[in-house]
Amino acid sequence: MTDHRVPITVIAGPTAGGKSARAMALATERNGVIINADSLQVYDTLPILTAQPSDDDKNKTPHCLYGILGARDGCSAAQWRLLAMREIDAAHAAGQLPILCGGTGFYLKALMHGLSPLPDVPPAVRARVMARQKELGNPAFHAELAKLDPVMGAKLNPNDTQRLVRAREVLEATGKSLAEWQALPPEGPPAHYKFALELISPERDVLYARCNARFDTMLKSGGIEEVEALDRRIQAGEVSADAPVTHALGFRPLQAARRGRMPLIDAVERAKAETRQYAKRQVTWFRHQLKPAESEQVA
RNA sequence: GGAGGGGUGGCGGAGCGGUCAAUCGCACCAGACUGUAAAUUUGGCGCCUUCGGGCUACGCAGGUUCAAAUCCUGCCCCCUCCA
Repeated sequence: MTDHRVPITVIAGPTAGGKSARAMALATERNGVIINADSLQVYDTLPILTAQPSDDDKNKTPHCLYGILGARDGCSAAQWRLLAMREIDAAHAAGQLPILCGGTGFYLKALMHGLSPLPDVPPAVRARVMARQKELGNPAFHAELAKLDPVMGAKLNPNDTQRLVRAREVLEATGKSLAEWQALPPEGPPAHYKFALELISPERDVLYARCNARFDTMLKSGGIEEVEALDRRIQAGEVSADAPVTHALGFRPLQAARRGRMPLIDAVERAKAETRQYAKRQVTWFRHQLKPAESEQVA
């Protein structure tokens, strides 16, 4: 009997752990197409800092969902999920193996486990809620939410700005508690998808050494110029100072150095530390949120 | 050679007789995670512990004191200035 399911390989793990190389090798070997599962590599703005595949890599192997958004854009787990499913289907239709590669665990989980269906929150509502948060400051903003939405209020940490804003904006936009929405069964992936998770996770000291070394390489290959270019756009008012791309590891410290607020040496140290800390957070995420056992793990 | 300043936990840096295992920052460890996620956020962080506590600690060695990281003496090292 034939298996009509769509096999999808998922290569996940901490940053600088060697996912891309593994994906390239696998794609070559199995006629695959690499689909980006990284929340920052979707932007076209900081390809070096964000460790996107080189042109050479892209010529050798089909890659998609890399650099598809601009600096002023934003993305979300739900949006990415849709894009990824489209690419998975396209690859499969073309007789190629879809290889998801990236370290954004949340995106992968959204795809593999699904998200509760939720209407989009209008940007104006979010803007209003964020302004309110800024106005009140944290303990107070949480207290206000707790009054309006006791369930979410009890659930969230009073300092967790981002989640507090999210809970509040959903409440404002839909009139219902985020908790109610999240109680709805998640929209999972199509039943015929068959994920094989491959977790790449080097020993901690090796991983950290790679994070550090990789950042040095980024600087040598134009990372600073890239930061300057984006910062100029920010200073020109063309891109918002807190646009999602600016979350790229190392951008903030390098930007501070460029603006003369920090010696470059310190900025580099800071950037490396951010990278290590992020890698560690990813390890924790994958360890607890995306356990290989839940999927069909491949060594 | 002379005059000052200083040596504190992995690092930076407070403390200047008890309430100090020692504020704080960094690094590090562990955790949370349903639409901004490379984000946001929580806890831990000398050693041991039956969680009551015990032990070793503030350059080294002595001393004063009921009590010292904090005072005194000697020694070692570092920095600045004068020669």
